[in-house]
Amino acid sequence: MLHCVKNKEEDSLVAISKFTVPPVADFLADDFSCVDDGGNAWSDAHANFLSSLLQEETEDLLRCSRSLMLKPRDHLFRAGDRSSDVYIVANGCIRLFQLSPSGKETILWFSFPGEIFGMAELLKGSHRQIYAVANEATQVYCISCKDFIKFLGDHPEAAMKAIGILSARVRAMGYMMMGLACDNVETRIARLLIRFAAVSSGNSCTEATAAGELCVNVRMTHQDIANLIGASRQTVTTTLAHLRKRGAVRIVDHHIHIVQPDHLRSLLEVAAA
Amino acid sequence: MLHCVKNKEEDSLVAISKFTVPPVADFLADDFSCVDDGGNAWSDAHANFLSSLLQEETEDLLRCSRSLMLKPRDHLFRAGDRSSDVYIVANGCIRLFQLSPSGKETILWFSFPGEIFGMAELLKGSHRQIYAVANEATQVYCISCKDFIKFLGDHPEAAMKAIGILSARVRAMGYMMMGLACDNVETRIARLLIRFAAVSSGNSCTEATAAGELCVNVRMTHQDIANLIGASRQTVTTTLAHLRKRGAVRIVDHHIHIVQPDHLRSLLEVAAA
DNA sequence: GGGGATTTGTCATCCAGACGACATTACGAT
DNA sequence: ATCGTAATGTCGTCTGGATGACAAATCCCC
Repeated sequence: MLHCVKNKEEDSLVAISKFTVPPVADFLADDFSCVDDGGNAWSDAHANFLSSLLQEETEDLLRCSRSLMLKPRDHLFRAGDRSSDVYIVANGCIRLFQLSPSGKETILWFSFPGEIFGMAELLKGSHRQIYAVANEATQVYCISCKDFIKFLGDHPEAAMKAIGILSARVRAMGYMMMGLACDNVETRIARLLIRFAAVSSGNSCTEATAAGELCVNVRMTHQDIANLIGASRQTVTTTLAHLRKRGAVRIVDHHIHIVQPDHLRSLLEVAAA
Repeated sequence: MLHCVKNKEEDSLVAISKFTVPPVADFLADDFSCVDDGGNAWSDAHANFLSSLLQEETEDLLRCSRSLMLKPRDHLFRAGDRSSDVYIVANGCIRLFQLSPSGKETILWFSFPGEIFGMAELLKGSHRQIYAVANEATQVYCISCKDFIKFLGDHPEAAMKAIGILSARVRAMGYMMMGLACDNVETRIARLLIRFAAVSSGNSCTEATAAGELCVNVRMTHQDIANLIGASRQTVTTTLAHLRKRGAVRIVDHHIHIVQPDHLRSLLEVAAA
């Protein structure tokens, strides 16, 4: 029951399996929306807001920002905080998550350099609903809610970009929900790795990446992965070991390399069928 | 391991269990963000975009809209469609969902009167990623993407509102993901009912609602509920029967009434602990 | 260059909930 | 009224994955 829509470039579907060198996120082209596991939305949602702005806009925005350095594990804000800033990641990585009443962490998003976050509480001026923690040494620009609203008012173009990013995020989260509801753990992990490979491979790692290999350049513990896909830590460990034994992935430094992207992709297509 | 952040009004936590009369969605006040199951975000995300506009804005917007009548089960668009409109529900209800490769439907959102949807594909002009189906006889206003962008440019206030709605939706979906990842089926159903009671009780049903009773004024089949919370139809049937036997809910006409809101809420607090 | 803390790896146990297979009821169109 | 279709209700059966409980390996900080 594969609804594949392909108006033009019929063969882009075939191309997918040949695509080995990573022009990032491009392997999920525009023309097949169902095989697309949300790759587009994913990339769009992780769009580099900062660098998408015009020179002048960037200056305007950063002029009213404060810079903040965070050490790994530092909290930027917690649920219940009154802080009303909007943040842009300068470099590093911020983990956004929610705690369930039972204390379980559900990771909602990783914000990478250039990404903007914290907009949700912007208008209502309500409390923070979620937690933001530096996943590694991270620098963020803080912009007061008030300034940011003014900025958007002054720069309609930027406001449209913000809308674009937010809607992409809505879409990406829709795909995540579908994954949570439909896929088994192995498939969810595969999806996750492919997505992160797409958005994080900008800064490729030092280790020479073998041909066709994708680098998931984010340092995540098994617990993080578990919290990201709604599984237990043990299951993640086991499943990852499986994939490793089958030669689909390997561990480099402290992150994962996808040795056989096609192997993972094949999991998505048939899904939990 | 209950991380409850409560700056002031320590006892508002206690108050929650006493609250029976329904000033809807207000029972989730501003001051306890952990007990708040996203009720605020939920309501904000279902905000009536149309009626939040000024008289003049509304006229501007509707002037460039076409009205469309849909019968129950009519498709407004499908994944893969090229349509590039933004929609506002005049009356009725639109079901937005995604199909997994194996054909399973995951409902992402119900759009109620006044709500705007279809913004995700707005800027990229890409294909629809999801399906939109009328859940009942429904009237929608269609606005071409181009006109809508122009409208937002001309009315920065409205653009800010759109940003607000989108970020609330991101937040609401974050809560949904947490639910999917952490709660058991009974809790997920409880959460769902409470949320829908909050947003749908505007148009209360004919049947005299007993004191303290909440009306979930949306006609959903068990299959719909299953698709909404990522469970099987049978489990939903069984669980709902449980809740009915315990007197927590009852069926009126073709929708659910929450007889004992507190009973359902108690499920959320301890969650799947 | 230890030593406490964090992360990984592996196992045996158990159960919530998926799935298939029905019977039953309600609904809506002709 | 009547038939076909869609929606409920109720069973067993079976399994993916949670959970708890460890041992081993690693990391990182003083």
